Amino acid sequence: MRLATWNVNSLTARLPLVLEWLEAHAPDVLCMQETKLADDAFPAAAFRALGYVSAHHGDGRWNGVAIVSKVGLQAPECGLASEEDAHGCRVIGATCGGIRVYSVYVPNGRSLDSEHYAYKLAWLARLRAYLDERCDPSSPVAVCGDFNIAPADTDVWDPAAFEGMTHVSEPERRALAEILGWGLEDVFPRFHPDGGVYSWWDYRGGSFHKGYGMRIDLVLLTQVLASRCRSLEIDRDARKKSPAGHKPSDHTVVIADIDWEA
DNA sequence: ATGGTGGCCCGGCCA
Repeated sequence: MRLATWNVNSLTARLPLVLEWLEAHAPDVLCMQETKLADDAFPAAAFRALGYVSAHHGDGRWNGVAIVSKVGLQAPECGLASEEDAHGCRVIGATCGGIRVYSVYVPNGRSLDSEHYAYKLAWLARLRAYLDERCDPSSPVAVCGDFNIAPADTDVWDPAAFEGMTHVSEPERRALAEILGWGLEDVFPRFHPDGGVYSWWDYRGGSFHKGYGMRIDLVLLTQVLASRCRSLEIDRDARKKSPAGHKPSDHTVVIADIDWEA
């Protein structure tokens, strides 16, 4: 099972690059965030042409999450079973090849004194409560997406530059730890214990070329999957303009290879 | 230097 996650920053703008990447890397499942599409505008046919079935949850110009799969897609579920989350279009779940997969787009938070930051923390608490109520940590579950949290200082190019900022604050890291405490593992450190590998770089100021990035796109697995995970790679090349000239998202793709027969 | 870049969709918001 090859499982990938990518914040595409508009699927309309990114579709050629996403399709090109899918053909080259052939994941079984790709989770996407920030499609910025309404459901009826989701390009399901373009994915179907490559052998992928899809599920999308979006209502227009903000947010929007999707899962595409070539190992089946059952019991799609939008939101965290509450009106507020359904409106935000930040979660979609589906069973693909026997794994319950969630594609999540955690709120950004903007700044520590913002009401959006309080919303981010509350949203993360609801995600934990959802897992408690609706999922079994002894079963195969993968929660993938843009968490807008760098789990450790080694996940940030310069921790000093982020003092007092979102993405690295203790309350956010505690909220993520609560989610992991349910029974999920961020499998990245198994393969890259020293960190220094990032999934997002600001578009501004040449951040990508300077190495000014953060690892905020995560693959979280329950133990039955984490123990079978054979690699976790971040495809830095997908953050570059493609040979065909397609422009990149500000995030790149995270890929997990798991010994799991769909 | 209160900028910078990119996407939404066309003036300002959001990341």
